[in-house]
Amino acid sequence: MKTAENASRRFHALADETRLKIIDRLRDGEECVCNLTGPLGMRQSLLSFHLRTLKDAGIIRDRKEGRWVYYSLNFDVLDEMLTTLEALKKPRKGLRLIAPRCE
Amino acid sequence: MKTAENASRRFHALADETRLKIIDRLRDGEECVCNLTGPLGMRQSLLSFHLRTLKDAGIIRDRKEGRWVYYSLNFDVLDEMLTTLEALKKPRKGLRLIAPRCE
DNA sequence: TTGACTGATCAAGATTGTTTGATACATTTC
DNA sequence: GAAATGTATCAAACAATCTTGATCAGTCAA
Repeated sequence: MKTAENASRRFHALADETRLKIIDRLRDGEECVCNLTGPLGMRQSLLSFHLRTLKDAGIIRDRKEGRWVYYSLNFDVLDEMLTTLEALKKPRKGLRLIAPRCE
Repeated sequence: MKTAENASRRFHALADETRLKIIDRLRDGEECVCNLTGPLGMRQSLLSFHLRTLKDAGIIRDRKEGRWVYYSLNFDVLDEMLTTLEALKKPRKGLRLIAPRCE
């Protein structure tokens, strides 16, 4: 199941407080790495590691400008995750009212 | 941030292919553990471990009946996760059109 | 060209998560 | 009661992920 692999990688990217805080910072728009280390109070190499994790999952994009790098949310992927999550709630075939019994 | 801790634990529960497959099996309604080991092709103790992970995150509930245990999705928590995911897309304050410059 | 600065990468260690097999516990059946 | 069954838990092995500090590559300005 290729889909499950993709989905689990995306959810894994959100399964970390540090990365959720990074995303929270990006909600207002794109942000330079240099403007993230301070507010998030973390070392540059650690921030870089988490940004890469989010980028590999497709949740954020990067844009290089001179010696700075700006990161921003990828709304398309966030929307796809919403769709995935919605799908988990819907029955696969017909709705089954009674669970199969063990004997 | 208590919310971030909670959210990351929930996303972590979905950050695993095996657990996504378990959830997929529960989409049609509650299911007995004994009806999961076979289709998922996994050892009982491993299944039990993953069910616990999902239950600790609040994503599934269990119901004991005799010597069987039935698991089912907790739609309330899935809805809360949808809300969390939606929130990540919305700006925190006012929309900022231009990213802060580094100098 | 040199020096300063931004950000990525790497290796090593620390932490956390997953898998396995064995065992324990509760419930049912005989 | 004893045996059988369904499920949870435990310890140990293994695997993946996170954190740290050091170093490297690219860019800019003097």
